[in-house]
Amino acid sequence: MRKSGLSTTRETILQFIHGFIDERGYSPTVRDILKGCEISSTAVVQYHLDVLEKEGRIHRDPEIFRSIRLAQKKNLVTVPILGIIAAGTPIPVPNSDSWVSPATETLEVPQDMIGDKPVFALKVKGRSMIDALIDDGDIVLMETADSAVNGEMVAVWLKDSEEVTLKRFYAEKDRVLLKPANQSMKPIQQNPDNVEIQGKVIGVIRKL
Amino acid sequence: MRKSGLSTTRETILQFIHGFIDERGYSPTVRDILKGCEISSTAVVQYHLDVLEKEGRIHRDPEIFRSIRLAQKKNLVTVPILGIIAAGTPIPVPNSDSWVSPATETLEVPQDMIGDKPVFALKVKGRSMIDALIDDGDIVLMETADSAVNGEMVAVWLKDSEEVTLKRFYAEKDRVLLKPANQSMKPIQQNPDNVEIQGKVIGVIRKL
DNA sequence: AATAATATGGTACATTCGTTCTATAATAGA
DNA sequence: TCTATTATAGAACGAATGTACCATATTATT
Repeated sequence: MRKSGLSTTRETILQFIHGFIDERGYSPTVRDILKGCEISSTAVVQYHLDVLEKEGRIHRDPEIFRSIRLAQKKNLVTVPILGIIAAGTPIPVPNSDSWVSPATETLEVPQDMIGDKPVFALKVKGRSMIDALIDDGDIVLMETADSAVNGEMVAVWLKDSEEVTLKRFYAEKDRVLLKPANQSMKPIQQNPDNVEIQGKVIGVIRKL
Repeated sequence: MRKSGLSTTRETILQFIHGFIDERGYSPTVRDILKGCEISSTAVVQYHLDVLEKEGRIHRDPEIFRSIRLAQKKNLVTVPILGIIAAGTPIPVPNSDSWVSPATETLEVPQDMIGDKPVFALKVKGRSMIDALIDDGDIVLMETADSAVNGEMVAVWLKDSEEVTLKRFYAEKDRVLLKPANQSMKPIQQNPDNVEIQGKVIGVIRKL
């Protein structure tokens, strides 16, 4: 049998595991797989599971029942919605050590939408960022960051005025240019010492 | 021993289960809970699990090891990205009975972003929908639908020209007005018999 | 105080289930 | 064809684990 065959026993098993977990919420046993894939020996299942694990497609814990996990983990991450951002209004500072109170509104986001760094979200109020294609009611996904590449949308803390705003970031020779998303508002210049990047926009989610 | 509000044994157990699943990827056994919560009898664990199940906070399958599931399910839904949509170009028709081939690109979406109806997604190519605040590279989440309220963004199948496009839908007396998201393109009038709504836009996802 | 409801302990049985051992068949590469 | 690799089969051991039974303690209710 050529290895081009996608419907080999092993693929069938993997697909069965996927479906089983999807439907029942926990992993199948060797014997569940045996029945589900019409295999006549637990040893065969065991054999294929060993290969699948060696291939890194599943994980198992020795001697623990129903411990099969699929390698491709599609986990959800709970992101705190730290506040509302509107034109010019300050937003609550997301200091990294703050514990998110259970009362805070949260958002579930697939893990592949975010990176390794801590993330938080802000709800957009108003149309102040309309020409960054961010509408009223949209949710802006942010990632903790203390620096940015020119052109990125960042949340910056302005020390003197003591507020946080969402702007496009442009570092120049000895100043920082913050361009509002909205064209009707003018860019503002800042002394680099006065700006502190709080995070950068990594995504936008709009529910209609 | 008094019952001090939240930290009763039962709450401890529930929290332990949550953490266990979170860390290991599968459910704890009665004896895992016993050790983890420093309880001295499996009967006690069993007792509390029974109560938790009666309260509807967990689910178990009789005689199946590690079958505890938390009631609060934050499931992900796998949404097929059926195709690319660009200005004026037809998109593949999402007929409901079509089986999604494994090769198709997919997107993971939290369950609370969608409703009960089948959903699919389209990747936006170009800026044809820029004034609906949908950018190049955005992903449009769609829900199967055969009717729409005026003003909603829908995917419509035009029978005579045999193509599908994404437009804002406006039903009038004896015609249907389809307004492109982009202002530079004119609305098109259609005989109601010629349009067939394929689905409506329920969300937009942008990754930066 | 009396009684019921709730919670904790100890133990042991019967299945479930991972694992191992051995044998055999099918396929690939030489 | 010969041999190594991969795949299938059957069976059984022993540990993991859900469950039941009984006793006792604690708390709530009357």
